[in-house]
Amino acid sequence: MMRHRLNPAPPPELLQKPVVGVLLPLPLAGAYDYKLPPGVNAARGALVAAPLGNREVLGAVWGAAEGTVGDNRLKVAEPLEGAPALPPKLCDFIDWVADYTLNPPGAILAMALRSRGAFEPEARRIAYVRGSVTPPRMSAGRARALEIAADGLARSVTGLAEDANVSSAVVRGLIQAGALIPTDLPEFAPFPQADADFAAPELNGDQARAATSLRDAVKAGKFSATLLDGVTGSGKTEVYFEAVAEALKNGRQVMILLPEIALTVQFLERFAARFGVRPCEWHSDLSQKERRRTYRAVMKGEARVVVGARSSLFLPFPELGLVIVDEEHEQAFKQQDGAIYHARDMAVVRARIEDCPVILASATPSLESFVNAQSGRYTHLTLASRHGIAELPQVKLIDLRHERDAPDAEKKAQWLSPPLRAALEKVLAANEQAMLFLNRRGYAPLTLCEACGHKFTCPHCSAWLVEHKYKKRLACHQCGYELPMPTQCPQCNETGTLIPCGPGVERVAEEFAAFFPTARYAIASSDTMHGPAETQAAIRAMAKREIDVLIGTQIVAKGHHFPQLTLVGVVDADLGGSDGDLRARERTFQLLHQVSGRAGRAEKPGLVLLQTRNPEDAVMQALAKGDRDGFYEQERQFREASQSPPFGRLAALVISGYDGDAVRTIAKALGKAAPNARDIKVWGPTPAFYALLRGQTRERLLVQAARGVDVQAYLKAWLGGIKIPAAVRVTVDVDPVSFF
DNA sequence: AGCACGCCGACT
DNA sequence: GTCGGCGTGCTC
Repeated sequence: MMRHRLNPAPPPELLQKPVVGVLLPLPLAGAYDYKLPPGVNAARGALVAAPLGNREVLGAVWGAAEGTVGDNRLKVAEPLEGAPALPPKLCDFIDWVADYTLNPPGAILAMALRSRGAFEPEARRIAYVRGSVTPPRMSAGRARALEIAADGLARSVTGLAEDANVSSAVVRGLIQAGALIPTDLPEFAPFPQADADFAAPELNGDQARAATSLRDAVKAGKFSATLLDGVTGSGKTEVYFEAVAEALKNGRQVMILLPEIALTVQFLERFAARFGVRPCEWHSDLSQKERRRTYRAVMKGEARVVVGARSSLFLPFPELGLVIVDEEHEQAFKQQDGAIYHARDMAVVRARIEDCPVILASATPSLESFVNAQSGRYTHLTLASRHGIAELPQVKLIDLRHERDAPDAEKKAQWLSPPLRAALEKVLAANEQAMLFLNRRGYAPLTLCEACGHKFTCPHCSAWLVEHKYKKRLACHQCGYELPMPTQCPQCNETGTLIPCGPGVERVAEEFAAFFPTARYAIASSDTMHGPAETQAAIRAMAKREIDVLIGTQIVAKGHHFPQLTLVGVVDADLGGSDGDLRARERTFQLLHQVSGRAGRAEKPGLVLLQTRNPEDAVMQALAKGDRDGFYEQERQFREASQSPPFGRLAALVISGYDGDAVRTIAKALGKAAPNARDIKVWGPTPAFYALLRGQTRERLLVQAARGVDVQAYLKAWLGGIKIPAAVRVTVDVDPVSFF
């Protein structure tokens, strides 16, 4: 049939649909090709709605089309309204992280797009202001509403109705009459702006020098890395806040990464005291709405300073000018599930890609950062003295091999040695406060049957069940499995033969109470009887001097300031000693150093007592002598000699799955298939530390390579050649920090 | 990550 | 005879 051409043909450039690569936030191998609507073009980072199967997903234009899929099969991706886009440098960062961690780029993009709804066009909010028209008919309600509206502020219908105590019908009537006129409000009120000059502090010599150096780095406006190294209480935060102020003055955005536990109200208030307003926050328990508001504000450049946990790394800052990682040594920066990455290392990479400075702050730096600072790769700024008059506490070792109650003593202690008890007594007599630290939750880490030797273990994990006396349960700290405290041995059926082995905080508290029946104390642990609120209450009680002794785990190690605390007792300083983990010594040192820092923070000098069975150990000696740098130097030499990080590179493969035989078979096959390469050694497979975890069997392979080796290329070549059945998962951990 | 397709047990 | 369990595989 002949057809009349109703319209002239469009010009040829509008007929061609440009084809681009679109990255979808899914673990796909790479970008997919999509057509764009005729005449539309989109740059890298532009957000599009991409049809995929029978649904539509959010994606980002990533680059040129790959061209491997036939043109006839390509679908059309629609650019999002209002043309929001990810900053191109964020796209580069995503590619870099994907490449480094051997994750599909889409899996990394998913982390950058984690705010659902942040890209939909902004919901319009209409509000009403007083217009010049006076309604022909007046009523008491109308008059009240107009009186309220007379101040010129914009209000929503319900808002005005409430304020004037009238029904919304009255307000709608006034709108109808033209006495109230609509205006558009932004969906979210803008964030209040941090003021660089709000309350600049007075800094001492060290602090002022460090602040100047950091300000200069910000002014230079290019990549540099600085280790800000200062003892607890030396004012690190105040110093890096000066760099934040400089970035604000230069019109740049700032990202401050903190380990989740350090992201406290206290920190936010310190920020507010310096800058007049709280910073924007980004962490896992923001509500959907707060998340969306913050994400948008970051993307639009309205949020100038964002303080957040590791996921803030992937926020779309268009004008990032400074990155700060506080407590940079914290293991919590290592993301362990999903994509495995180290937020501190990736923060340095982000800064390099953004071409801006990065500051790593810590009182006990990671060995990696320490070495980088020593070698001159990082600028090393040291804050030596404690702020104000507080002195560093004195650290003494208690040799548990000798310091124990006499066999014929009337009352014997298992965990609190006589010298520690004497010190506690002194502190209590002086009406001061003490802290007892043991990094072990619960009552006893192991329950044993005296009659047959049966040990209670988790059915899903290769781990002991920990007794929790208050809850009257045995619990697995790996997977959460619990059972009521048994009275009978399931193996030999004897009753009254189960004995607790080893101490947890509850047991230390029990012994403390037996020796100090009148002392007021509380337990602070992440799993107290009544949840986290109880822990907070314990810490508050300590701060308010309602208790004399706080007995706690890791949770009390950092950040709290108790002016009357003059004694810290570490019940088992050897815990977590050298169990084959490369970083165990470093971690022990960092933790104990941090705990020690709790003592004597005001005008009273502090005393730290470490109970140990290895007083000659280098970690104990370094702590006792306050010779931090000596310890680091020794550790550096050890790592260098063994070609361990940062003098060599490591990568771990974890093979896991519910079918143990399949896991072991694949692990063996992988081990056999490891290509030979110069300067690369492959160890294993061996069962992982928790060979069974949440019901999954786990095997590990460890790749050890010399410093300059392209480990990623090696792993790609290796893993690319092996078919992995769906029931078995292989995860790659580049630069593993723990060996579990 | 969704969602469909597909092949084996207890029910209207 | 179906409804539905979740294993495997695909999505430009």
